Parts: sequence; C-alpha cells; structure tokens
Amino acid sequence: MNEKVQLSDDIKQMAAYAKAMSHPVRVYILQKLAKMDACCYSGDLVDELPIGRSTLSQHLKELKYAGLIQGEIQPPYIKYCINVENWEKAKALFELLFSEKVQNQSCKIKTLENGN
Amino acid sequence: MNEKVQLSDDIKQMAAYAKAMSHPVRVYILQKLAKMDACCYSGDLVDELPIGRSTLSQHLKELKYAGLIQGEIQPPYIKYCINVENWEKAKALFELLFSEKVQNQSCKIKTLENGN
DNA sequence: AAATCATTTCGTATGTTTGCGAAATAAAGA
DNA sequence: TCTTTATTTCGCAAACATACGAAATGATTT
Repeated sequence: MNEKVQLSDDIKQMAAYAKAMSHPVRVYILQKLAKMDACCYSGDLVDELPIGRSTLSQHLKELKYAGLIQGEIQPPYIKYCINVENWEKAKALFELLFSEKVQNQSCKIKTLENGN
Repeated sequence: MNEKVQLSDDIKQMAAYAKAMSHPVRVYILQKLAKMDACCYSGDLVDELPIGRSTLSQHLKELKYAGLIQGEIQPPYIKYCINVENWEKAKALFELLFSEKVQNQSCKIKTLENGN
C-alpha cells in the first residue's frame, strides 16, 4: 500500500547546497565571492567578520566540501573563489524549484502561526 | 583596525530559508507543494516518504517556522501549502545571489580538493 | 460517552554543527 | 636556521538537528 518514494539525487544535491548556505557567515562569503567576481583571502574575511580564524576556516571547509568554492594555494595565502561549475548547478536547481508559478491556494488563512 | 561587518538582515533571512531547505525531505515537500500548486495533507506525505509521522510533523514545523509553508486546519486533516508571500521573498533572495555573473578566476586549479 | 482518525507534542537517544583557543603545518624573510 | 605570517587541524564544550515510539490533542463518528 505504501508506495514509498526514494528521494532523488537532485533533491539530495539541492539539500546539500542549501545546507552549505544555511549559515549567515557562509552566505556572506558566497555573496562576496560572487559579487566581486573575484577571489579573496581568508585573512581578508577574518578581518571583517565577527568570528575567529579557526571558525572561519571551518566555514570555508564546509563551502569547499559542498563544492561551492575552491581555493588555490598562493603562498603565503590561500585564494578562494566560486567554483563556477557547481555554482551553476546550484543555481539551476534553485531556479527550477522557484520557477514553479505558485498561486495562493484555499489555505490563505494562516491557522498555524509561524514559530509555533 | 578590524572593521567588523554586521551581517545584514537579508543575509540572515537567506540563511534561515536555506536552513529550512537543508534536508532532502523538506526539499521534497517544498517541491511537491510548489509543483502541485496545491495543498496536501500530512497523511499523503507520510505514505510516500520513508519517515515516521512524528518526524514528518517536525519537518513540517520547521518549514512553517521558516515561513515557507502554511497550514490550514480542515478537520480531520491539516492542509498544507506554500506561503506565497515568503516563497517570493526567498525566491528573490536566491535569485539576487545567483544573478551575479560569476566567471572563472585565476584559481581554476582546485588545489584543495572537495571533501578534504 | 466511547471509539476512531489525523496530527502534534513529549521524552529520549544519537549524531552533527558551531564556536573557541592552542598546537600544527608550511612557506617566506631575516 | 630562527622567526614571522597565513591558514588549518585538534580537542573540547555547548547547542542544535534528526529520528523514533508513546502519549496527548481535538474533532468526528458510532
């Protein structure tokens, strides 16, 4: 009776990208790298963000792990920038989800408040 | 010397939306609600997803908390659908981030592999 | 009033994330 | 070679996320 669905690779991939973007510091880094259309150093970031070096390093690691950024060792620095290939993949996945033209349905009344 | 930046509300909001989307089950639910352009019941979902009722309920709660869905009590069911207003907000935030035309930079060589 | 149905909340276990400072690494300059 | 600089890894603590089954809720049907 229960036709259990198996969650597709696209869905899992999208969740993984979303997870990488689920922290304000990481959104900030991505925005900065995308906006600059350029690379930047860990040191630049630690100066402007209210977190410690090791914490920033972990956030960068997360973004690398998700594939959204990449780093090139350029002693004595490491230069980070967007991983364009995966960035486009993420873009496509989010665009696809948000492209559905959602309309207000019958359940307009928010009977269940947010946060409860 | 350290001009610490304070993370903007938009960045925090975007991270919150991303967090809500950071689990495959929740992506699946959002996709389904957006695609159907319709509402659905918790019972419909529990039949097709490989998770228990209480776990599903928590995922729905997360999505409600983030504001991406809303539920209308329609005894004996609860009908869920996309919260259009916030959906559009999320869409706009993601579009803005991804709209930056990123190009390959000098750090094309992935010296740091993903996952390490 | 009792049984049923859909869903949520509670309690609990386990695992993951976030943060820090200290130590490690790795390259460059004195 | 010793020191400095940039970054990461380690070890730890606190907080949060995910999952489950059992109990609670709240409305409907018998």
